[in-house]
Amino acid sequence: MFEKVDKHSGIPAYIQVIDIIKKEILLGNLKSEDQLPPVRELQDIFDVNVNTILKALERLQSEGIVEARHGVGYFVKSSQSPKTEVIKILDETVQKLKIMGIDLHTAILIMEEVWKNDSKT
Amino acid sequence: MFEKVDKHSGIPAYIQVIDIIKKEILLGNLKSEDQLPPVRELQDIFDVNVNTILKALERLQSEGIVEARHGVGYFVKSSQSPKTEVIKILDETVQKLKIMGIDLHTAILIMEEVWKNDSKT
DNA sequence: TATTGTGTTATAGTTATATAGAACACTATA
DNA sequence: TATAGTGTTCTATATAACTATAACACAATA
Repeated sequence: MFEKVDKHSGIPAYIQVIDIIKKEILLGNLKSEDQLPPVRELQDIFDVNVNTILKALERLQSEGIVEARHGVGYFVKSSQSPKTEVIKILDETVQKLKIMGIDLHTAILIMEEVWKNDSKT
Repeated sequence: MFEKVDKHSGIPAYIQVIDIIKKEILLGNLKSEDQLPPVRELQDIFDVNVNTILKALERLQSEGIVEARHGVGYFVKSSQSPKTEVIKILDETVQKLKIMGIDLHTAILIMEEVWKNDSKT
């Protein structure tokens, strides 16, 4: 279910863990009220230390995305729902970009810039 | 011309510098054969140490994006050109996403996932 | 109550990232 | 040749990120 953490990317592991869990929720693979795997399992899944997992979960909790229940587990908060419409729009865009031979990282850099400069906010 | 480095984002400064310079080239603000500002100026512009600038430029060089000329300066390699068509496509997409109330980071996470799963590669 | 499964906290050590400051090397030009 | 502007290398130090390991705290249940 979860992708791996790339230890040589230069991006801190805890940030990668945050983003991977967010993705699963956005895609609907983790739904409202779902329980996450126990921290010791997440440790094995991502091949990082418990403290790194906790740092990620702490951040996700402070963003209101998950909720900790001591002695029970971590749960996806009920406000979270999959972004099916966004997925559809981006799917069409990605197909066009791939035909043009653009790579993902370049596409992201350009999108960040377009996002910032677009006046229709 | 250049945006700032965010020292509290958790993303290493040298990676941010790499991406900011890449953006300027993709947008056409830095063109083929253009000379970059001297490393000591880049140090002031980004408010980071020379060594951090050098680490970024080293990486950009190994990716074939810029070229170092000892005693002269850093130059954008001739193979680089602005991605105007990509900008146009992403501009339309971004407008739709903004209307839907999506934030940039969420859009990027979903795009990464769609990119990976799309079979039309 | 005792046990198991869960989250939580703490300590100590390692590595990567970033800084400051200085010195050195190459190029262009007066 | 001398100088100014550029890139390059080095050392020492500080901080953030990550690891390993252990112990502690809470909840559910036999």
